[in-house]
Amino acid sequence: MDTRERIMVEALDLFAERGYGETSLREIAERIGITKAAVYYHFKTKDDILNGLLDTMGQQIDEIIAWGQTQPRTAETRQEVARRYAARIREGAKVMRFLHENQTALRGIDAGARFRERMGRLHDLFVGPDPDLAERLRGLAAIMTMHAGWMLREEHATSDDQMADTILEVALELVNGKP
Amino acid sequence: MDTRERIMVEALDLFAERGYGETSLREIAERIGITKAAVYYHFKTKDDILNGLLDTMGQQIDEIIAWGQTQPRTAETRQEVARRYAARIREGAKVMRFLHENQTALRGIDAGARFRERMGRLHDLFVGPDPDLAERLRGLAAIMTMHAGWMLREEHATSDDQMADTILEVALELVNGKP
DNA sequence: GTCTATATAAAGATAGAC
DNA sequence: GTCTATCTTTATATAGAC
Repeated sequence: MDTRERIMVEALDLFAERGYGETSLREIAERIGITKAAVYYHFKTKDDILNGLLDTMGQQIDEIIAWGQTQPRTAETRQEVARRYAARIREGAKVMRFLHENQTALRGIDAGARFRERMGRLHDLFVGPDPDLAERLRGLAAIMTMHAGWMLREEHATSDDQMADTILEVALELVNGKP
Repeated sequence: MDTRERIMVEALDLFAERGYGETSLREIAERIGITKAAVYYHFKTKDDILNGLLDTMGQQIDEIIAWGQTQPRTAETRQEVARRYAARIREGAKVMRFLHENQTALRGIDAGARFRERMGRLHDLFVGPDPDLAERLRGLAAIMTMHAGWMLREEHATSDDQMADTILEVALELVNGKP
């Protein structure tokens, strides 16, 4: 793993653990055993680290959204989007939880703002055409469940597969609308 | 409104808008038209402002939880806890959304940690005895819906009453368990 | 590619005048 | 109760040596 990558890994760890604004470049550098100046060689600014962090995940989510937008707005499409999104998130659970739990701090940052837009488009895919308020709320609940559901992992003794399945199960109930 | 109160109001505004770590005492003071030193007369530290902010809401939530814990663990109790919690939250929507969207930043702070515990106990009230994972996830989704649901307020043209009713409706569906 | 050294700005916090 | 003034620490960021 090269230095650039190590910076991103440790940065995500610290951002997720203590918050974006609460984490300094000095701390990131210290964890890796390099100096602040070395960090600045790899990233132009602190925000730039965040950009790098969200880039890959953002592109993958965009692909899912783009696919969903070409499909008919049926329950089957919503379910398939949810399945794809849940699978994508699982690989980047730490990033998503960080995003979910740091929304305010990221609001003023480019990468954060772009993510908010993404979530808006994803939300649209999770409701039918001309949705009422309850339907929108269920779509929002589905997204939040997929983002934050993994935080129950610690207190519930089960396998990661079981965890992923159940999160998807609950999310699907929600995108399927009122019972 | 006395100065102490004005500090709390503006602080909450800034914390909710830009994040806790991203907001400085200087900014808070400037908004009110006093100096940083004046803020320190009213609050011992920055964390102390947050404590003051969460105190009232925290006590009210504790009362709801305490009541819920004396009741039998039935669906009716869960529903009544949800109703009381939703009503309480509505008055302090800004605080709750701030808490929801700044979890990471607040993790390292006393008042934040206490709130996490509170949410844990509330979560327990939102599931039946011996809940499976799906039930726990629905309970979590119910809490998140009540906390973050109001963020759809801007994009959905309706009354606050309608908003509150629908949020509660979706939350109740979730605490009522599998259809 | 990483370092030392430094610039510059801002943070949280305190002492003491008014 | 609010101020000026100041301390101390830390922050982001850059210049230039190795």
